[in-house]
Amino acid sequence: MSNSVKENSYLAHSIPNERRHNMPPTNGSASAKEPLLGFLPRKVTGPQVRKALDHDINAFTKLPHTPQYRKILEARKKLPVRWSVGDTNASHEIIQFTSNQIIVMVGETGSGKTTQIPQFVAYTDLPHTKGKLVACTQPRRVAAMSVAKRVADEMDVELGRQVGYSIRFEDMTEPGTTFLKYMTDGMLLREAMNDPSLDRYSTIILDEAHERTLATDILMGLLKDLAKRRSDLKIIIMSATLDALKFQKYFGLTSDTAAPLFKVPGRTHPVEVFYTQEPEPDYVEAAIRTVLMIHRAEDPGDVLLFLTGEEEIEDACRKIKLEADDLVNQDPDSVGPLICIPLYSSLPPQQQQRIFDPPPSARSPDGPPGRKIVVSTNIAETSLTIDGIVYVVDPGFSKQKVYNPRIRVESLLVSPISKASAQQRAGRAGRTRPGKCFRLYTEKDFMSELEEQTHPEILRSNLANTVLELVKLGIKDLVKFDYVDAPAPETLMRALELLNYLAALDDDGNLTPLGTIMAEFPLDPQLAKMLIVSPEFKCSNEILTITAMLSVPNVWLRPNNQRKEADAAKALLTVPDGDHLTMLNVYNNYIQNKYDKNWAWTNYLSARALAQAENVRDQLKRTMERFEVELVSIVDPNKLYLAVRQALVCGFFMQVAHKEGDKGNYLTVKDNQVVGLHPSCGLDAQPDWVIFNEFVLTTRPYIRTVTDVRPEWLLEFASVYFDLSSFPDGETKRALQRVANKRAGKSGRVGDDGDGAKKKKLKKSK
DNA sequence: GAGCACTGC
Repeated sequence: MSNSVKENSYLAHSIPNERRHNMPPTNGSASAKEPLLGFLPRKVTGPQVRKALDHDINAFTKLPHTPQYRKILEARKKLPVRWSVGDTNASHEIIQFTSNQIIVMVGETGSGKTTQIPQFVAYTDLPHTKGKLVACTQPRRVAAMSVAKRVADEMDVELGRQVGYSIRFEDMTEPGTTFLKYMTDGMLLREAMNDPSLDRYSTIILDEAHERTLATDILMGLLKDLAKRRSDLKIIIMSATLDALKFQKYFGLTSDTAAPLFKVPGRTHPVEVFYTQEPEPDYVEAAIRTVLMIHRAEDPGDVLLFLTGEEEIEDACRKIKLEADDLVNQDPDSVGPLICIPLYSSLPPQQQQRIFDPPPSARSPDGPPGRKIVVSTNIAETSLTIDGIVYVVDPGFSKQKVYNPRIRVESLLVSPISKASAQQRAGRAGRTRPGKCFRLYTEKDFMSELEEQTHPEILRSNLANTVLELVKLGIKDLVKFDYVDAPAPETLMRALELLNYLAALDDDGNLTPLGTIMAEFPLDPQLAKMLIVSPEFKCSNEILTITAMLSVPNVWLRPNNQRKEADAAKALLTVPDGDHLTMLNVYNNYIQNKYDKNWAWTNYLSARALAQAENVRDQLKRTMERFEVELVSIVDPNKLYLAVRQALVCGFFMQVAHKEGDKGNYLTVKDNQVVGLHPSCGLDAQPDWVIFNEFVLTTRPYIRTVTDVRPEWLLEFASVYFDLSSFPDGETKRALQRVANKRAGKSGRVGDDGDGAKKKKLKKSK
């Protein structure tokens, strides 16, 4: 982009001669006012774009450029991503870029690909001339928002007009005006469910594809197929270097031609990597020792230590502080002051902000400088960047979700990280200047023991939700769907089985009318089912609240030094019949006390989580209205609680446990797992039958968020699942058989409460 | 008598 000779040759190469005849006649005065004059969609050249960028008039708003624009433009010209893409001398590259339907693009951090490439595509696609949009997906909401803001500034337009973003709870776009849209991958997947050909888009860019979120993986499968049907649609997969070949092969036109690759150099500083000589038996202890070694012996610069969870992090912070104080006491001049800052997602935002505090200053003008130590979960690996980090300590572990389809349980396990993840961690040391990374494992283990990539989420998750989405997207054969990485068939079977029991899919795997509505709710299928049937129990207002509460993080706070007070506050809000009812009670009290800003805090509740629940409730309420799911409540509070517990059964009948013996043990129905009630459970007794929201595997297996239910409800509202003729033998079956016999003996009476006719109707839909 | 890696709709 530096000299005009190159630009001319570029132009000559990139526009075939026959195309020139199609160009509108050039007119001196018009071109002065029309920066895009002569631009032909997908035939636009780098020099043309550069001319438009340097033009006095904004190509899209037709307004004169602001001084701010010029300033930003100069900085952009220094980015590793050039408007020519790839090597500036290779003019063929730009033709490939615009003429290939699917391309893969790699660029390390700092290359500017996320901000620049979508703009380049907007200039070459000219979506605004065809009423189309260019979309660029991000795995996280904050990224979609902040990148859109940055790009709007770069293009000298107002955010939400030509450039916008779309995330859950916020659509910052203007139909008819917005032509460049950043959005979360989940949001694009939602759109695809109602418009499978994604006709609004001329180009779709999947950014951060290497993160392999569930939504990005499904989108890759959909887009690969869609490309065959929509020859006008262009697809760009943007990823980190390590994964590029996999995507190239996946998106290749035939099994042995790969999709073309475009590379953008990164702009980071070198990071020197050190390994231990021997494996470390206790990684937390080794990590603390390493942090203190850095503090004593290394040049100034902040430290980032990766650990696996809240407890480990808080504990390490305490120990680091203690040991650093010891060093100062022994010899005040040997080391500078140190602050240690914990970082994990459940910290309130205000405390998360502390990671941006400057390091403490030296105790005396010529004393050793201070140092900031950030001890973080994986949140600092992708979601948050901290400038000023020079040293990274990487013990090589993180908590990862694993799914066991046999017992249908998702759990978190501390596991070794992948090489890709280790590289990402190391890179965090080189953002501002050359850095060092201390890996607390041997080089041999790094080479031979660590997996190349972290397993994509699709291989580690319960896919009930995803399968419902895929069926709604019209995917007929889930096993044959072209996944980048195919999930275990058993995981798909489990998901299909659940959806069939919930009556979202019929026995042939087709979507039922109920399933069609369920798919519209941004919820797990169990929750969606329970919400949709709740009007039949006259308690949909309450089930809506409970569903919202189950969709947000834990609302209970329990500070280490105020556990008693927190437990006492919780006891006051607890409903003894079940934790679900307690959640309802908490939410209602929160709403009633909204005038009191301190209410949440004085009751040891998370104001943030409660506000989120309110937000989710609103969104779900709108979806209910759209599909005419009535909002109703029974007035009599006793009957209401009973109705709520019955409605819960309609969604969670596969998550039932039966008391076994008198030691407080429960057996999960059908799977026969021995579980205990989680200590946070608020039940005042140990009922014979409970439904639970979660199975957690920590010091032992627990069920969490538990409500007392009656066995006759199970037989009545989930008759197919509880069909005793096909039920596994055991104490659970015998207990249910006794209930069934008793019910048969009482023939003529339908249940002992509520409206029999209504229940019969429900029985049909399982 | 314990916890909540991180996202997303």
